[in-house]
Amino acid sequence: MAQQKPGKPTESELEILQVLWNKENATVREVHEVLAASKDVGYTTTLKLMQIMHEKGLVSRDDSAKTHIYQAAVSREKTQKHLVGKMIDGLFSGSPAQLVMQALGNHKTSKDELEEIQQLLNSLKKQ
Amino acid sequence: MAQQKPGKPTESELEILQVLWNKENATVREVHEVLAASKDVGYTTTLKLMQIMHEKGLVSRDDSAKTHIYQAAVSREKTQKHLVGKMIDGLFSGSPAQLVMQALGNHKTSKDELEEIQQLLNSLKKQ
DNA sequence: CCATATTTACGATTTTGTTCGTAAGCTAAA
DNA sequence: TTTAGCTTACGAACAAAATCGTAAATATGG
Repeated sequence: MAQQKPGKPTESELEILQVLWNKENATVREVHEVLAASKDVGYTTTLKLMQIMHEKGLVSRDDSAKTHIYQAAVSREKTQKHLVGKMIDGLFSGSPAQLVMQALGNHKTSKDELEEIQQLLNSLKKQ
Repeated sequence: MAQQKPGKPTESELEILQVLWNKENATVREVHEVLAASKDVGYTTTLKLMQIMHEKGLVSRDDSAKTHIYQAAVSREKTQKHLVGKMIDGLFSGSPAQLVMQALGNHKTSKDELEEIQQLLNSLKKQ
């Protein structure tokens, strides 16, 4: 049986998940084409990675046709939550606020986005 | 010659950097003692890691005495910035705001910290 | 039908990170 | 001085991740 709780994806697995999250579902070739646009990698490497991810339960696939069709089996949100949590613990002494400050302080953010954050902040302060 | 730009630290290297950032400088034994408190690891493992980090330029050391004294050669802030940037690009489609929302939405934050974030938000909104 | 191309499976290799055993050198104390 | 303990250096083993070559199966189109 496959994994019940797929562990944290590796760096390369994350790249593949990105593509799948954006496309909803895709063949190995489609995924590979996206990856190959930004890095130098062979087709069978991508294939192998996706097979491993399937074993781990990170992706599911429809193999009723010859060309298998993959989709992410873990959600973007869950994965984000998991990795952000890890980063908070490992790099920000457990303080989410410090991460927020770092992210806000060092990266350009639009007025609209700032407003969105303000909304969330308001609702958190009310509690 | 050592690295000019030390690459991104591994998981284990990050643990060691944490200790060095907190202590300003420390011997292998001191670092090891902190690590050993929370995980099961041998002294020579810590030593080896710190030697590798020295080769990579992640730490510097004073080896004029028999017992070498190490300190971080990369700053906490730079490292945070680097890794947060990577996470924003890799997992949040380049949007720092999304990371902020994720961090704020899913992790407990104290009133004081919320207020601190509010201050930063205010100053950002003024620009 | 035959040749070509595409796909999957699988194993082997390489690379990177982690762990530790052992030896050699120094220091301090008995 | 000898011994015991702590230090560094170094290599080897191990583990995890990534890469790729090759072969077999399945289409595709001439």
